[in-house]
Amino acid sequence: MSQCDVGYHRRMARWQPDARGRLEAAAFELFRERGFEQTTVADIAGRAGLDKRTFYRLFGDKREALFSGSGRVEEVLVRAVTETDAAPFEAVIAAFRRVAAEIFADRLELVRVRQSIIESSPELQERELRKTGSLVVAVTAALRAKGLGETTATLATESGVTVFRVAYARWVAPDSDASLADLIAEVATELRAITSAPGGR
Amino acid sequence: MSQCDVGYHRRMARWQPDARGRLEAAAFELFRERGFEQTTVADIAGRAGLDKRTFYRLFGDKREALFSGSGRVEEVLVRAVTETDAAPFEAVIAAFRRVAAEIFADRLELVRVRQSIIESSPELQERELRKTGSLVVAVTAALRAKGLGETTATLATESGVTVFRVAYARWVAPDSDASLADLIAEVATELRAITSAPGGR
DNA sequence: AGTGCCGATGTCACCTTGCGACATCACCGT
DNA sequence: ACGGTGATGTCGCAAGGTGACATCGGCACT
Repeated sequence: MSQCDVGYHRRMARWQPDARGRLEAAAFELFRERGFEQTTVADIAGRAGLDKRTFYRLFGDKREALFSGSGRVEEVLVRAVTETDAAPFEAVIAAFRRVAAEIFADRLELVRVRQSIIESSPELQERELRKTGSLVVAVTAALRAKGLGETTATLATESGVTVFRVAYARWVAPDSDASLADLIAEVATELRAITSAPGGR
Repeated sequence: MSQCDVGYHRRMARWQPDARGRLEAAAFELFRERGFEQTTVADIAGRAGLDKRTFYRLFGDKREALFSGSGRVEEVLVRAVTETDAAPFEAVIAAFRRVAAEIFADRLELVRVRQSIIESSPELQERELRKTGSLVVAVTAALRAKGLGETTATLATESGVTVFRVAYARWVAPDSDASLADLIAEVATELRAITSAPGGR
């Protein structure tokens, strides 16, 4: 058998292992080198030593190759929200801070490159928005499962996402140096100030 | 001259007038009749008595045929935000209420059909998200032009959008009967409650 | 060992999107 | 009357995306 596989993968001896991972890596490299739109699915598959058709068996479309990690974010978020008993908005904020610590910490450089790729293509921006949207649905459902009403759950989730988005943008900005988790806490405080009762009292 | 045109349009006598409007109408009908994905651009153009290529000269892609009105929303929103001197979040909420009154009122049935079309296609959902995103950019810029900081402007805008989104969802829901503007005010109040200082104090 | 099924991959053909390039034709100003 | 302009049609094509079928190694069962 090949030197690195656990038994589960022995049956893949005929093909190079981890086709999916190779495709993701190839896509990331090519998107960075020549841009998303200048990269063909055939290019990606070619660099990974696979066929175009195989790419489409593993990814719904070309964009998905860049968004495979988003499932893990959703997972951590839902778990964190479910396990706490804090108030809804605070629960979502805490959950995002956990995501920051468990998933984003130590990956700033990677995230920056990825973000620059996304910003260079409207199609990828749309996809990112959709991923966020499905994440909102999942977290909202988790809150509802705790007995919260539809509106409360949605507002808490969306507000949390807003906070995360702003904190994330600051974190990724070229001159930033604070940790993502700290930024989230700061931005949450600012949001509270802005939405507190009108008239300033 | 033809019966309904101002002089500006006289030169279109050779072609049926308002090609763009006809294409929008044809697209809307076809999307409703057989669904977005089952409708080809050639179908749309055919029903409007035009060529596929002409469609692409007027719309960037197939999805855009359903989103032509979003420019007006942005326009009203930016104007409303610019002309007020209320606090940022309140300004955005008031601006959305104005949009509700000026654009959405009296179009519930149309909006419902449109929404059901969008919900049937992930591609359209992505596009809607992107439209909202560009609207956020525009409103945030308008707030910044009034001297607000980046973070404050973004948080106020995104929170306002959150409120609008929730209110809109309620308004479009089959059993709803309140006005969109009233729903926006209600939801804004709920958001304030949810994000007020933790600990309930 | 033999047999046959299964699952991952490759191959081929095809439709649709979206765009570049060029042709066409009415209208308009001169 | 003439050439310019702008909206449209026609043609061809690269790339995205999918269905159908072929291939081939491993696996289970005999």
